[in-house]
Amino acid sequence: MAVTISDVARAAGVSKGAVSYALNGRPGVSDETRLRILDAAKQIGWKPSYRAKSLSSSRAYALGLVVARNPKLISTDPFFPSFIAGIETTLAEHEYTLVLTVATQPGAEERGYRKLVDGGRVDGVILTDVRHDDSRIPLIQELKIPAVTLNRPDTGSPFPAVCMDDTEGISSSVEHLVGLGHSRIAHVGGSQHMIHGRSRRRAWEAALNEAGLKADLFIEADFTAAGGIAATEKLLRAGDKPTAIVYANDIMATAGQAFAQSSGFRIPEDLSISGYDDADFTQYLNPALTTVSTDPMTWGRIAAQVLINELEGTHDGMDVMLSSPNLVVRGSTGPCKAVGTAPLATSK
Amino acid sequence: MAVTISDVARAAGVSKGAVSYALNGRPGVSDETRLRILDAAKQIGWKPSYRAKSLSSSRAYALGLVVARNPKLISTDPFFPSFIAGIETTLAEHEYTLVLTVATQPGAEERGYRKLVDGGRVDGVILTDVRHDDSRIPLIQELKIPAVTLNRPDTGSPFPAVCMDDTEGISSSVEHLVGLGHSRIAHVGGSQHMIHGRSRRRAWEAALNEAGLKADLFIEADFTAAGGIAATEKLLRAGDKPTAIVYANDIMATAGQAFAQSSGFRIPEDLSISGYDDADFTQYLNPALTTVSTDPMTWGRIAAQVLINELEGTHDGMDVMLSSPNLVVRGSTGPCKAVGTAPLATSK
DNA sequence: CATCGCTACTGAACCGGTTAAGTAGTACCA
DNA sequence: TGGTACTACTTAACCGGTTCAGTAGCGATG
Repeated sequence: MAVTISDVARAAGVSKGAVSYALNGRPGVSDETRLRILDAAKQIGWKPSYRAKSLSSSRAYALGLVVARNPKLISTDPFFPSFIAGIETTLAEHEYTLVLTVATQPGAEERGYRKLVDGGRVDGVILTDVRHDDSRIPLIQELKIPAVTLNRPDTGSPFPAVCMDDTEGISSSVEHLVGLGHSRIAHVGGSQHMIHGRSRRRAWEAALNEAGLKADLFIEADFTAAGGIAATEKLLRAGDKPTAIVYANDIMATAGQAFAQSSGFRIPEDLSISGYDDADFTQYLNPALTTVSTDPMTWGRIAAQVLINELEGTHDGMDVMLSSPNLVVRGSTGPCKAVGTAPLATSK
Repeated sequence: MAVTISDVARAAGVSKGAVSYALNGRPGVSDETRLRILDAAKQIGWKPSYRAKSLSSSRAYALGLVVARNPKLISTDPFFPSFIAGIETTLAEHEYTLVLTVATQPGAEERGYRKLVDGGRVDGVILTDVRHDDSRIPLIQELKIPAVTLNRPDTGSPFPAVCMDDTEGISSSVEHLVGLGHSRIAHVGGSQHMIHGRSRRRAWEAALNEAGLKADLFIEADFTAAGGIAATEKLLRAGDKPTAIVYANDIMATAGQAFAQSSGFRIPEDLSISGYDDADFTQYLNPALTTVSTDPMTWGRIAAQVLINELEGTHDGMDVMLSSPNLVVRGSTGPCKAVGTAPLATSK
């Protein structure tokens, strides 16, 4: 159907093998012949068949990404589009493509990895949203395929990790709030099954201890808006209310802020709020959200690069540390004023 | 390396050919032998090599999607994650995968399509964000590959389209506002290079005409937050201000609302605002955004289904019409009160 | 009993590349 | 002058499936 390497060989008056050597810049052909072959290939419009290449070289020339998300929540997270765009900036410079699978059903995640790996559709996979004691680590080992993880799993993982430390972002948030006079600083955490849920909680605890404050106002939520609302309600209905809440992501912070406002709290006068991620929409909230600006695009770019290096044997096996994200101060955090005069307290 | 069809043949005591027939449910093997082969395959853990299948059957078993977005804006649009999740629900039932390319640079879009198609990495492509006189239509025709478009392009397109009419959503918004007593209803449109930018504008015009009102307050923006703000500023600084603004998407509406508020307008007392898409975060704005609830997931599901039918020759070539999205009324729209008393007017 | 037709297979070519092994041709050197 | 070494190729096997052309075996048929 399309023009093949044999057509090029015929056009240049050489054998298939010579064409292959010439096209791949391998020794074994004279410069003169190489040029003739290259010309012929260009002239007759030859494009390498990735299928044939895949079969004969036993490589897929593709990386896999399996995104496990509840369909309802899939669009709320600004992380993935940027992250994928970052992966693409690396792939654009290589002959790799990205094969994406979205697992919306429980159990579909493992099927997704098997679908990609068993048939040989990808040469390596990128693991995001690493969980505590993540079952994907043994799975990927069983499937015998190279991988990179985003942050280092808490169980032994043989795969290189590309890490963005979230300790500093959370610490900065807490220090910022302490500086504003807050001493009752709560944390609405993400799922503690996720390692970033855990590390952010630990960072919050450490920062409070550092400041000589008790880290006792913690509620575990699930990174979703609904979870953020429920956690916020619980915190604000308690006798010993926080004057500031550090959320583990922007979705929860946004929903929590809206809930607090609808309950009569003024932000930041009655309650300061900070998020994490710096999702684009957070600057359009009223007030705009103080949050931590991560860089998913760089993360994707580097993760893809590390994985490709791994595939080509040029990675040193070391983890890569990305620079820490920065706190972005906006209107949702302010000086601590209120003590016990907040709306829900009086209505109780 | 891995277990091949020859291993299965040996284990079952038949030829490679017989195994292929048996595994594909083709005639030419007795039921007894078929079972024996299937058993053997399962026993020795055979998995079809997608690479070999691809080469011999000249099919990639993959669909392609090229997303062209500015990297800064890539994460703001809640459409793609849901849309892709929808595609996946269809693909999960077939032996197809999705190959995704993100084109962040101008010119990278065409390169993206060529990368996917030339090497035979995909069997068909899905075209989103169709533009006026879209250059991708002739490109895809030149590349000779099946495709589906989201909505029907305004130039002749030989490809089936999966359409979600946005007329009704915009009409409902305008009627809702007219019902609230508004007569100066502006439209901040998306780029008029995009067909959905155009159709939403036309729907707004038609609805105003229907109500006997003049459709003269139109500003073309670009679907981005910055564009929404600029357009809003222009509208609100004019002598003959609108009392309501219908935005072509949620991003612009959100940014516009935040700008109007920071300029002293109360929403909805001084200005009513409606968006389009029903992005998740819109319900957490203050006030929550009145918007039009689309269903990107269904759109993705059906688009993938149509494309696969096309590839398998079972599509009738007709466009598919999805049901129209519905208006979701929230707090950002309210009765028309203000006439000339709004902040920017007095400050002028 | 030879022939036909059918089922149930086998064998080999093929998809389009890569690559190991083999072979001309030339240059160099003792 | 013959042997070695090297370059510049060619040939053919191979990757793991699909598929077409044969063919063996068997029952039915005239």
